[in-house]
Amino acid sequence: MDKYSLILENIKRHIKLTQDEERNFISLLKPIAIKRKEWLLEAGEICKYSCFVTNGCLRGYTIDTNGFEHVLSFAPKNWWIADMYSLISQKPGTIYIQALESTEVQALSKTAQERLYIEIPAFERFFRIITENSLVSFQQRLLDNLSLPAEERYQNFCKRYHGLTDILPAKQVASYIGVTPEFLSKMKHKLLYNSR
Amino acid sequence: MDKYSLILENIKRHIKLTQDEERNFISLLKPIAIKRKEWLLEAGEICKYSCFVTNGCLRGYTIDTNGFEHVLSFAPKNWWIADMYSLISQKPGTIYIQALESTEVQALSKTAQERLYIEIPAFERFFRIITENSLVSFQQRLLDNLSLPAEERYQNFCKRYHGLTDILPAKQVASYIGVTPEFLSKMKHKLLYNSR
DNA sequence: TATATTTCTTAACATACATTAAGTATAATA
DNA sequence: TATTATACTTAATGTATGTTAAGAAATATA
Repeated sequence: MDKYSLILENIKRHIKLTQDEERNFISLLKPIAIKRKEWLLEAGEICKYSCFVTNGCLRGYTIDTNGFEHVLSFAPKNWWIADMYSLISQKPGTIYIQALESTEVQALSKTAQERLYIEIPAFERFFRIITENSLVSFQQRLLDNLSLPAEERYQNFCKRYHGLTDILPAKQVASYIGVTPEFLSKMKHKLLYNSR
Repeated sequence: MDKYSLILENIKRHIKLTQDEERNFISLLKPIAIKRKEWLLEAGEICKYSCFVTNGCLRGYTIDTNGFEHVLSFAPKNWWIADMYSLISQKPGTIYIQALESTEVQALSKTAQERLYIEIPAFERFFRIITENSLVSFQQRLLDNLSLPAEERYQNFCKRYHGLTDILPAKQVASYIGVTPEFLSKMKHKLLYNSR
């Protein structure tokens, strides 16, 4: 049962579960492996799972009408990810979820999640809390985009996602903070050059 | 009990309550009136309430280091508003919540809200659902800011907040979509001029 | 109603960031 | 290891949007 310790610890940060509840929960999970550059979900599909990353790293992104990608979120180990719009509405979504490296998730289907809310009400609390936290960080990110120049958004990203910056291709970071790879490159040069 | 019908209807869109539960819930509410241009909450304070607007309109905004305001959200009648970061963490927040016109809210204190989660677990579900919906719209707004030119963001705003555009000062709309009032003015002129 | 504030508009000028293009480095895969 | 694809950098040029300033319109307050 060691392979479930990461997800159980993640959940126990907010709620307590009995052994029975743990077993019940675990029985609902479905492991999915995604190879580097393959997709867990594509735009146009209906999102059927809340996914918890146990290994590797995913990125959620959209493609705009001009063919440009925009990164909505990264999901490294120990993070949850889904196309929330599609998951809630069960309509075709707009988000691609792709593996940046070979990745494993534990997938909780929408129907399983809803059963969980009824059988173990504490899960309602758990998902309320992680949704609240997610909301707060998206609000902050929006305000950063409205109020900060790209250079400060980059520095904030490096602080908040410390470690991730080393793993991610720079162009993904650029897309996340909302600049072109060329401009990010220029900023990095400037930051290096000016700091000595 | 008619003055509570708006908030009860709002809640019943997602959960069912018994008459006893309704009465229990209502007993926790505290009405607050805010005059035009006055604040329900200021940056630096700790947010103690989730507020439901029964009349009027509020705006939530930050002030950046250069003194510029950035609108995070509008809350007209029938909407909930809070400084989520501060409400969750109970640390000093960064959001000002100001009345755009004379406004009345029903305020649910954080302690009351937590009591509610325990006494009436359906409220856990209610706030999970409205938080999920809020998350989806902030994600979409962020992606719009990353991918759309200001003109399309303005048009989206007009569609999504139809009616609000007529009530709000243009400078507030400009701040919400992330442009200066001068530039919004130019866009409006262009849209008028080009559409005939 | 008159006066003072605030908001809106217009226009000239400034700038942060995008685009294009080409070369270089890095990493994936045979 | 060799080869190929992908990612990164640099630089010239372009553009969406910001800034400043001043007058006009709308709104609040005396």
